[in-house]
Amino acid sequence: MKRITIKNIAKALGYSVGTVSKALSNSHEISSLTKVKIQNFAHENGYQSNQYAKLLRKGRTNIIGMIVPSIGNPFFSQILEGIEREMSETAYNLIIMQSVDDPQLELKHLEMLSKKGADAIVIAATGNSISLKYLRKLKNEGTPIVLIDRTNYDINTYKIGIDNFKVVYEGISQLINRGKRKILFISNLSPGTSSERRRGYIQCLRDFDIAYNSNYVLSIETNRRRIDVLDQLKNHLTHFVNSSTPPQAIFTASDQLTYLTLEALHTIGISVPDRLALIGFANFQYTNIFQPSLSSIVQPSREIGSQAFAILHKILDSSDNEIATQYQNIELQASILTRKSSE
Amino acid sequence: MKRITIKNIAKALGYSVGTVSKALSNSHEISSLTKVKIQNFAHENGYQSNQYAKLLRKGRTNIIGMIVPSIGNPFFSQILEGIEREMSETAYNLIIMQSVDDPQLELKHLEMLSKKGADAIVIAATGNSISLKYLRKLKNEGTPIVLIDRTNYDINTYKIGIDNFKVVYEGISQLINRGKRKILFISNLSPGTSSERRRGYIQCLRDFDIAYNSNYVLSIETNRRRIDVLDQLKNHLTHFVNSSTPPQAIFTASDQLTYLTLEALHTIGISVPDRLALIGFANFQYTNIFQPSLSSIVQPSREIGSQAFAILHKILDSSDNEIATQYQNIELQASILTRKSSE
DNA sequence: CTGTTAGCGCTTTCAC
DNA sequence: GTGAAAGCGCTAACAG
Repeated sequence: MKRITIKNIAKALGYSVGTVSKALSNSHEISSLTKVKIQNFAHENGYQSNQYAKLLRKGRTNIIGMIVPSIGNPFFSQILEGIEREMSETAYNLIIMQSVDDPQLELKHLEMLSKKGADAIVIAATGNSISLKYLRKLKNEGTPIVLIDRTNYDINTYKIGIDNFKVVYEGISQLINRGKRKILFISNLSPGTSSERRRGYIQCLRDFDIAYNSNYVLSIETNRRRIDVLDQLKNHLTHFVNSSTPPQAIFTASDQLTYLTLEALHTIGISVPDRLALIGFANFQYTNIFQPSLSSIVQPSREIGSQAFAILHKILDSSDNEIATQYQNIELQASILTRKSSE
Repeated sequence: MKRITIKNIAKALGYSVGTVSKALSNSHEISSLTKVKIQNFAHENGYQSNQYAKLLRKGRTNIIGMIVPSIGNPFFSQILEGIEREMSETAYNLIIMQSVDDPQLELKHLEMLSKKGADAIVIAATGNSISLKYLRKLKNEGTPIVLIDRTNYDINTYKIGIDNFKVVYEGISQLINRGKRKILFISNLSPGTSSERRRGYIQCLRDFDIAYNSNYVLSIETNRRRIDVLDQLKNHLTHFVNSSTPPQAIFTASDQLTYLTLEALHTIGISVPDRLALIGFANFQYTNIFQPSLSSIVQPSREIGSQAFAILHKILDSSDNEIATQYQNIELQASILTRKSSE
């Protein structure tokens, strides 16, 4: 399957490789007649430039590395969709890796990306300090870093997420307006988003003059087998509903927790929203066919992806590496789909 | 961020590049003392070999191209998960593209993959004849091709899917055993899986002595906006339930159709399973919290991914390209989760 | 055991 | 306008 090369073309047409190279990149130094001849020949013979020779020469790889906790999570797969759509017909290559929220694995992936010479990195980071340190190192060596989703980390770089405080505040106020005052807030341990979301919860309670009860803030270790997470939730929830002051509503601060909480409630026989209302983050496209139809906080996941690529595209394409980099912290708007589960 | 190269090491240690190269690849030609010195130095200074120089030299790219209809579809994102898990710490790079089931786009992606010099291709193909022709061409040029999910195409290559006939047959017989005799079969137009699934449906009816009624076989054009597909379904279903002989059950032959059919039924107010039972393909992990809990045909999606990579890994690693290639057609087993929607 | 050298395909000075 | 040649980082003959 011998590929045709610049050398072949040069020989076939009696030019030098230099001339062919320039003609193919439409250099102004080459006469239009020659350019036409060479370009036509290249086209007719299906010439494909060897990206790697090109990149080797330029000292680049055009690889964008991406690390997310789980590709199977609809939220992240949608972000991926957003990136792919923008990127597929460009010269960039995306390498995807899953950390499974495991700091060790995350670090290994980062090292691998560095080894592969990734020109940029997009990451929904675990927040592990060693990984963050590694990210800072890569950044200082000149690799642009984009934090997505979990942006609340101490690293000065590009960040794309949502206004977590605001959307949680809105979600909670909706519940309060529907008469719920005892609201359970369930989040995972990821420091990247949880604190802002919790802040939204607490501030909203305060603004409505509702006493804050720290027992109503649950942090779940989600980095383990599904069945174990489910068990944790079932235990906690059973305890809560049997307590003297059972909560009237639940707010779940991640996709996975929303689905699992609903599953746990089903399993232990708590009907939603009759006994307990529920609203939570959920990016699966069909939450309206859940039992009950789920009040969902939907993030602009595809846009997070496309914006991440847009930023990198711009940086990597600007030959001017010395540009005084302005790191942006983009906060997109999430939206609330109000449905039966929070009635 | 100047990377350290073999040349640097050679100079620093007073060896030649050749020696360093061999030492790093643990060649037996090099004395162990030298190897230790060089390897230690490389390690301490964080030497990372330049993959692209290596690959350029070897005439390879180590790129595996993958084309799926949609990354956001849980079924495909899980396949992706399966591949990623096996691949992330290898020297291979995965490039993912979405065809959106659009033959034109699929062809463009294939051309792009060829241009990028992909060493192998994994595809859930639309079945478009021009794309298939292109795939055959790539195959004949030596690029291994693995068809996943949609395997029923006329191209002699590696195929990984499930036993569609069998699992549909089982699903339908379950419905029949529960007293449903009028069963609507809804599939999309993809020729890659629909025909086998339809065959399972028809054969099962025949074995149970139920007359086959072609009106009960619906093919839906799913390659369009969600709302339009939903409308199609609503129209068809409204028509069916108001007919003189309304169906008693529905079998949906793809994830997307399952979710949308359930949504359509909700919208037009048909309760499931009371008025109409439903069972269908669905790989979302939480179909038990659907309304009603959904009887689902679950495919071993992650395994499809990992097996695809395993095959390619083996082929691409065998330097012996002249090996008499035995194309396998792997049929994994799908399973049926029987729940409320088909009671 | 170690060094030298050619060359993978391409771009980019620098000559002419 | 075009050609010659160097070199990106690496491997693999081949020499010694």
